[in-house]
Amino acid sequence: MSFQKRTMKCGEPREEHVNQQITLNGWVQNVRNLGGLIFIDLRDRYGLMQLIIEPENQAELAQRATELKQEFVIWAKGTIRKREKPNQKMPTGYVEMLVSDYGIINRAELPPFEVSDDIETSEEIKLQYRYLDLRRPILQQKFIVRNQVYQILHKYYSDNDFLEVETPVLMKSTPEGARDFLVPSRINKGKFYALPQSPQLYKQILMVSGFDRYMQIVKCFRDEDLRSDRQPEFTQVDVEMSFVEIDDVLTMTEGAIRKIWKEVLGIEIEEKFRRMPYVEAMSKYGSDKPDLRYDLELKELTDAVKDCGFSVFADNIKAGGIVAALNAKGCAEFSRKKIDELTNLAKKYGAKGLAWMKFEKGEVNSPIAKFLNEQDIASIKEITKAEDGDLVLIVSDKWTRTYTVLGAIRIEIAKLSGIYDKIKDKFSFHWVTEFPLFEYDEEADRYVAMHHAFTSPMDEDLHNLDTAPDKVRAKAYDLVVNGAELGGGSIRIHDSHIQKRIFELMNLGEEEIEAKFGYFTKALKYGAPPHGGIALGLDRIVMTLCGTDNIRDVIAFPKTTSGLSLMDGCPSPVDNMQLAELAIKVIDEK
RNA sequence: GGAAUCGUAGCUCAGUUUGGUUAGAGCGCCUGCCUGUCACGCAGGAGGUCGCGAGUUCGAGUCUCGUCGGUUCCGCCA
Repeated sequence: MSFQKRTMKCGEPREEHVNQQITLNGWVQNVRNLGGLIFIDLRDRYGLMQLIIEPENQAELAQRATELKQEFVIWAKGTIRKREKPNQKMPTGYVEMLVSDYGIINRAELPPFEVSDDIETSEEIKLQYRYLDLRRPILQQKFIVRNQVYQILHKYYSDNDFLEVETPVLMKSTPEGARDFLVPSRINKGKFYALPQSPQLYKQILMVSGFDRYMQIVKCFRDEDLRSDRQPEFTQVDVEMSFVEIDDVLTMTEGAIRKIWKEVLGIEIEEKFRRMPYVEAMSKYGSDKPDLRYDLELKELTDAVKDCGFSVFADNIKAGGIVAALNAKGCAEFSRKKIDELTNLAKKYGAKGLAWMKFEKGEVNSPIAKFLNEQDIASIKEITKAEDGDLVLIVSDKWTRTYTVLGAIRIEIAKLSGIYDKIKDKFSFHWVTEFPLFEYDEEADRYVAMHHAFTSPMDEDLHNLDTAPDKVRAKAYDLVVNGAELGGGSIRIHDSHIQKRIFELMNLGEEEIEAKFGYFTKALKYGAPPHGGIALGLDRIVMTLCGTDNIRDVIAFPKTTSGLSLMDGCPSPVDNMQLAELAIKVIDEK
């Protein structure tokens, strides 16, 4: 054997091991050669251990130690001894290992960046050398958490009679919703598989098959643009249950989340999460995934200003729009520049502008004050509960846009006013429910499913299906924590007639339905039980547990925002032979 | 599809506003010294395709256009 195997991990030695002979394997973090004394920090997944060589007694070892460099892989044998001056920053800092022998197992090139937690190396370099980046304890910790989450979920669902069943990765393309990644078929030239955006239809069919309770931790794929919290391949905790109503799915999910938070962070979460209808979430917080760690509620001003002299408000209301406001407490001191930045934010979200009113020293300072009479201003002040020192921000637009813009402003105000710093360590879980079943797609001039086309309408809204589809609410629910969507699900349609009706409302023709979803509606005709489920974003759960906003931190080998993997260079061209076998024509762009 | 921002030594960045001699700093690296360091210290040294390509100019790291790449956001993400 070319090396001596470890008898202990680098993170393990403590005072109780003093005088023990041990062998360690690991990576050289750092060498401090003081001439008459050499310190080596050795690192593995479990921690960092200080080794010491005393040249006075170990001339040969000291001689060889000069060749030790960062990230060399070594074995080292020696005796644990107590340190007179402990390093209290390290768990192993009360002891050190006096080296009696060691050997280099493998050398390493000089790394492009130091393998340490507090580096500020660019994302580009770190992703090129992802294997070095992943050696950093701060990143390894996140994968330890991720592994904990896998174990907890598997045990929890298994204990509750769920079966993990693998669904295909090569499946039929369903062009509703996100873009599919396509995989050409060699055997069936000109035809394509798609990678699953989610195993939605398979898990519903498993319910038809009587599997009753299904879960799977599964990779999903969406060929859409990336964000700091969005990757083209991501992991979902996919769950489906038969003979259930909304409560059953929510309760089961609450149990899973509580268990994770308890076991990973030691935090007790309330048994029942607050539930909030979509309309309330939007009109109070301007988001379908509101951050409820702080209040800052929005207020509607439509009635108060519908007859006012400011034509921007009045005309918009006449055209069916609304006016709403956010009272930024204590923000009257904001400079013109700061307010301009807020206006730009509002415009980014599609607003035409942002009206503002500063309440200071009993007076109102506002560019729109001259269009309003005293009664208007008094009403606005009363509804927004504005006091001296407050800044009221007002948006006037269509319902959804008004609230979406104010929702973005609300978050910005929370950041600017220091609210965010106070709530960093808090978790606020809740459900958003009663989503609209459809939303109108102006571009396509038709209704599209807001959640997905297999979501059941609420029973009490069924009568509206034919007359006012946009008023129909769905048996759908999203799990939200701290302003981020952790997952969502619904009770599904188990009646093939209702399913067909929904497809019709979405303006899908008979033939189109048959071609796209025929196999599925057919399955529903053979005894489908009532069923429903949920899909949780596993990456987002781990992100929340680890307190990171970046999904790349919790995925071992992530893509950049342009969808590239900088380490292995994919996607990459393939040679013409491969393309020919797939009957794909080479396009010569020259 | 769109916007913002960044790209200069192995790494992090200054220099670009207002074009002008030999492009700097910190860390790292190399050599030497050093017996209690733990961001070791001290002395010396090496190290550059200023992302890439055109253009303007007597002259471009600096100005213009294009292009590649990183990051963030809008659209998109049932």
